[in-house]
Amino acid sequence: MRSDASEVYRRYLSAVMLHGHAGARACDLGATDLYALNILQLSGAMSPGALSDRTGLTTGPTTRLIDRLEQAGYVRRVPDPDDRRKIVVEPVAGPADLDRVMAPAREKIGEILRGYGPEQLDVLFDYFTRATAAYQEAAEDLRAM
Amino acid sequence: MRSDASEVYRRYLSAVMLHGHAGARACDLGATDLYALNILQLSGAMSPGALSDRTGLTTGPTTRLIDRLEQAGYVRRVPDPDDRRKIVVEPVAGPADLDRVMAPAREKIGEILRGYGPEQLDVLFDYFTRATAAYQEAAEDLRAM
DNA sequence: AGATTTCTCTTCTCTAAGGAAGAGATTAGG
DNA sequence: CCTAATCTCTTCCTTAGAGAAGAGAAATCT
Repeated sequence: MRSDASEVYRRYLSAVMLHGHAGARACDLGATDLYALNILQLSGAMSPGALSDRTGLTTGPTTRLIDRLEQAGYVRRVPDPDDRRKIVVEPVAGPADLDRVMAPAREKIGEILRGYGPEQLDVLFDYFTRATAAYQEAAEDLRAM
Repeated sequence: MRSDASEVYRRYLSAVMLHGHAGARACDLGATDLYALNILQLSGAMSPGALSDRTGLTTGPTTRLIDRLEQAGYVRRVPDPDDRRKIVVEPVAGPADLDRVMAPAREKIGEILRGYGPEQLDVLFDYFTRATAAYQEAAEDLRAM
């Protein structure tokens, strides 16, 4: 049963999203929290104000969003040395719930990737890199609308 | 700058998730709605009861979830010919907001994929297919916990 | 056929999350 | 030096969404 390529890719994306949601749900992590966490993982540490912009939230909810993430151990607040009004929110790489929950999937994917040869892996990681940029741009465009 | 492979993949996943969230947000689609939509796209049409199980919601919220999705034009209710109590919720492939919003990203990805040769595409789609199954299994396991 | 079970949908209630406005603190500019 | 602007955080309010319980309809079993 050879499905259409577009359909294969659609299902692939759905599976990735679905797994992400299921993981967040398993950690009692809200959708916006996961969203913010992805932003921080992708773009690195930033101030609460910048995170407000990115998430589209106003500053009030953002503060409590950071509170939740900090309390759950995913990020931490670090004072900005240059501007003492500011704070930098940086993601913490640690054995938090989300990592534990994601581990089985990472293992499965690792297993799959180990089945490829070097030049095949080059192709795959070339794609990963390009696709990351593409999705990042597309998300940026969406945000601007 | 050759980053660690695991890090590249992490960022890739973050970008995919981020784009999905941004798209949902642009369509005023709630997190659970997107979650359910992914389930339907991945597993095909199912009854509201089955969708309740998958989403982890009770039947009440599920009904209104389907109401929202139906009203927004993403799914439709079809009576089950075998059991007239039942209803089948099937995803509607149409020019809904989400498709329109996702279009730029699909175009970018299409552009990237067109840059590969036939055997490279075979590798990529082999990966997509395997990864879909892996994530689907992992999500299933998460749901069971 | 009658009783039980199954399935969807409705209603009510409650919690969680977001918006708006403003306070407090710090920096920049005249 | 003093005013204005910037940034984070707090407080209050509103609303979307989830749970619980039950009603109504249809299938299954005895």
